[in-house]
Amino acid sequence: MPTDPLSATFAALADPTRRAILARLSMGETTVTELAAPFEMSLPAVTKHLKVLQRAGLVSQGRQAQWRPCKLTPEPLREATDWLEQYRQQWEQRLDRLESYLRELQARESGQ
Amino acid sequence: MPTDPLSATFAALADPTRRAILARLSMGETTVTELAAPFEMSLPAVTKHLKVLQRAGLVSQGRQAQWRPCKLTPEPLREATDWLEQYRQQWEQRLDRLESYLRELQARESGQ
DNA sequence: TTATTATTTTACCTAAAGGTTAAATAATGC
DNA sequence: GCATTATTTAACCTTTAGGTAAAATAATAA
Repeated sequence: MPTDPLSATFAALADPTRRAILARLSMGETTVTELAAPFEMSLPAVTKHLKVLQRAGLVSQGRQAQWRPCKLTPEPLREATDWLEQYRQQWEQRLDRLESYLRELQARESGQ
Repeated sequence: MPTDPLSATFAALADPTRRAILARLSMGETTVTELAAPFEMSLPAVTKHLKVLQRAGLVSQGRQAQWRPCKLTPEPLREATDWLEQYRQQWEQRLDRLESYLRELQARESGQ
């Protein structure tokens, strides 16, 4: 029961700690300890989050003395974005309708 | 422990059944039974998936006689896409590098 | 070799996810 | 009221998620 890549990507993104790790890595490679610093959880917990990100293909780890520098491998995000894009038109239409409704409301207000 | 909206959205998308439900709903409103038809799981299982989608704000349900027509409410997808967009440049750069590497490989092949 | 630093693995816990079947609810039609 | 159709809820089960503390590994430094 290997979960499909797209599900793995979305699942990896469904946690604020992991999204914060990705955001940090988008500014450049760094070590596990430094990645863990902002969080109140233990180091093993961060290691686990990193595993989830690695299984999703979003992070890879190297070796440099006793450090394991982590870096972002953002390719899987493309597939995720591609999937989401198919709905863009629909939500834009919705937001347009909402906007014009609000405009109409305002027009009525002013008219009174 | 209410999970944040973005996490709820990504978690909702991290399941192929739920993504298929959204894809179906993007073609128009329909009933729970019809939504469930393509899947091998029980109706209560589909109800549960719909609950996840509703909690994420991606689906809303109406009432029409004994049916509960479901429709897509895609707004939360915008926030998800917006979050992903911040990485677009990075993955595009990566893909560009990959592409030029492959081009170079091919050039060498031909040169031999 | 021994100590130190960085990281992971193991063993464990609790809660949530995703599924089941059987029973409950809702609305309609006779 | 009673049967039918659509859907949900309840009770349960098994697996996974996310966390912990303590022990194991890996590389360096003294």
